[in-house]
Amino acid sequence: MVKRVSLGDAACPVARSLDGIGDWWSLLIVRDAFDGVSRFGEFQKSLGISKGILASRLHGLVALGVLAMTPAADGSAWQDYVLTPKGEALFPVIVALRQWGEAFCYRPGEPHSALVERSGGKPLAPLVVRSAGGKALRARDTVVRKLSC
Amino acid sequence: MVKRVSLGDAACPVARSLDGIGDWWSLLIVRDAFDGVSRFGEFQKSLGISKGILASRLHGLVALGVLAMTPAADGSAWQDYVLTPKGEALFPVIVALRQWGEAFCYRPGEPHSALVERSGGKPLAPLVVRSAGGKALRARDTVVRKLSC
DNA sequence: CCAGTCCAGTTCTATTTTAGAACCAGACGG
DNA sequence: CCGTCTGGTTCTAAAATAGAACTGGACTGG
Repeated sequence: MVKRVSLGDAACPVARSLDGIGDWWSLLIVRDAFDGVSRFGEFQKSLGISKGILASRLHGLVALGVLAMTPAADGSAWQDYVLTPKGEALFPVIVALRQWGEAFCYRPGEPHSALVERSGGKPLAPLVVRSAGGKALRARDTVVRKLSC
Repeated sequence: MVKRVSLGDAACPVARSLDGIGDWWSLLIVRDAFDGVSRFGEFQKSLGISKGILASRLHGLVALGVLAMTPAADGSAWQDYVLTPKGEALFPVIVALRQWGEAFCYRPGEPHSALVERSGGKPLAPLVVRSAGGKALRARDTVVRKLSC
């Protein structure tokens, strides 16, 4: 491989995001964190991931500022991994992936988990990309402008 | 590795999405496709990816139904890779990653590309997760319900 | 306070995936 | 036809991964 290509200095925000969280496990760890998982052993059981990879991913996400290690929570002397504001901001990413998976990755009638409103249990509205004025936009209504600030 | 863990049969839509498009390159290929890239050589030049990986990723995305191969477009005898409706539906995922990257992966004032409205050039509104009734929701206002249909 | 067990890793090795270069075949252009 | 461009496939070395073994500190029961 010589060296896995680094996108960390790319001008495209999509590339830079994926450089940090675009690997096989990071977004699943973040999804579990949204679900309330916070302990090393819980992540490992939930994901079926090997401990070595989990440790390196957790430390990577902490270094990136997506997760933070906080002492205790239930009083024990161990660590909790909790979402930072930067990690919380990934919520739309997770929801977008979830809605796409629900719509396209299951056969009709095949059971799957669903994200619902906590009070009431009703499903969420589909994510919609909107203009600054609030108008719904399709992909072809948008264009990438290079190198703005 | 024995065998890379397969998430293709997971009950969680996030896991299933990532099983298909969660690798290092697939989402960047899709991003370029949204940007109008359609030829093998264009993808290769834009991404700096090796041809072997690009070929396997393109074929994987075609097998998944995200891209389709269509003959010609400019009349030549080669193939175009274009987004299918399933691929077009990834637009909110790309936008979510882009907005997160813009917000958290650049130093203040550091230049980056931006996705803007085609007519007018104004930036997009931030993606917001909403309830079925249209109310904006934070992560903690939602909960995962297991195994619904 | 001591042995046994659980939690949270680190280290090790075999296997898989990846990157990149070299190679190849079919269009295309003169 | 003959060189060149496009779109790949094949090859090898390097990197990432899974899984098991190992470690060491924290709780638990007696």
